[in-house]
Amino acid sequence: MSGGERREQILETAVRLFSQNGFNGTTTKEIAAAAGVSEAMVFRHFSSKDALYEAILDTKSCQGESQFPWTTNKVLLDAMARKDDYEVFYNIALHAMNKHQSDQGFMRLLLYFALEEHALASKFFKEFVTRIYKFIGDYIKTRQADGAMRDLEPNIAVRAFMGMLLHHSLNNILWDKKRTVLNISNEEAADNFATILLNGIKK
Amino acid sequence: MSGGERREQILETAVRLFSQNGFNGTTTKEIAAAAGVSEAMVFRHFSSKDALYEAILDTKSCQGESQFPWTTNKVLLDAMARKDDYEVFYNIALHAMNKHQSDQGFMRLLLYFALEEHALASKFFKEFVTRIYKFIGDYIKTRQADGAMRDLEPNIAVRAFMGMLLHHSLNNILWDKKRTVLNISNEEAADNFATILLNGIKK
DNA sequence: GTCTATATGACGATAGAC
DNA sequence: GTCTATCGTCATATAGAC
Repeated sequence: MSGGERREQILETAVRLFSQNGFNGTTTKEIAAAAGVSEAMVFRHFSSKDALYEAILDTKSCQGESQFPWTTNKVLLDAMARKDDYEVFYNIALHAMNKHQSDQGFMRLLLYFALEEHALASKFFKEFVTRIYKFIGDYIKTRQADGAMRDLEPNIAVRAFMGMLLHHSLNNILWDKKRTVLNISNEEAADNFATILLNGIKK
Repeated sequence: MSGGERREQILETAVRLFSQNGFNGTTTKEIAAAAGVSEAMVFRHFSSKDALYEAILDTKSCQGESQFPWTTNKVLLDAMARKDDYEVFYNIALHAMNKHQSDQGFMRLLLYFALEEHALASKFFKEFVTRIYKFIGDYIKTRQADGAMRDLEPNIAVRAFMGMLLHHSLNNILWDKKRTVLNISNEEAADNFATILLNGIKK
């Protein structure tokens, strides 16, 4: 296996293990074993465990665009142009929750890194949270100007909406994996959350 | 210092450090130093680091009642009796978020334990989440029977509402400590969240 | 109850052969 | 590019004196 490939493979293995057990809870030996190489190989490609962590953040930062594919989703942009509020928020909710569900490891990684307060993690969060709030907030402002939504701080509405989505996903990933408290499809959740929010902020 | 006192003190120190750096990120040496005793003393009172972890869960489980003081809050119970929906949800939101704010360490601890998937942690979550959903869900059912709220699965409404509260608190604790994205008081947040939810689910 | 000293093992990281 | 062997350090946990 070539250098680049091996490096990539070790990196992916590390992401997987960090997302399962956190940075401190994962040993370089485990990473090596899971990647099917010796521990020395890990240190050949990454000078230290910290360097491995930084490489992950760089990778994930560069993949940033792909973290929010729904911001360029055609159906969504169409709905926004038509000002079909329900379609807009339903699609945002559905795509976000589908993404969370299919990328649970990444969600866990973000939580671990947030808790562990690595310097670069906060930069990562800020960058993307700011973007989402602007994206949805701007749409709400437009609809307020249209007189379709009542006059409240747009970011509060975004906070409320993202709260529903993220909390629901976190429940499914962390606390209620068996769905004993609430067992609904992402479509049903998206429908309900979009409806609650829109009724909640309409004029 | 007597045995019981010292044990208590070590336990509290451990809770603080675990909440800051997680279980794996905290050493018994650090705990001993922070508690002002030798490392041997930690192991005299707790046979292992794992035993320390279990003792924390036991303690926190027993303190369960005090984790949700608002379920017995007089103002809230009054509002429920009067069926003053806004007062009910405003007070739930405000008390919950105030609690989160004053007990950020405990919030972090819960997140760490959820991520680290210790067996007893899930028991802890299940016990209390179930209780909250029943408490609020029952009220919503009553109001639906009154014809005041529309016919949706009560637990979905609870999920949406708890999502707003918890996500807002998590933002303040983890990602947006400086409040650069959204800087509002708990009162303002409670007012907005209660209003959004109630408009969102009223008939 | 509290300490110092230490055993035992794991972890991050390196050296050097192939 | 990959390995085995190993180093120094730190972590959990114990022994034994006071």
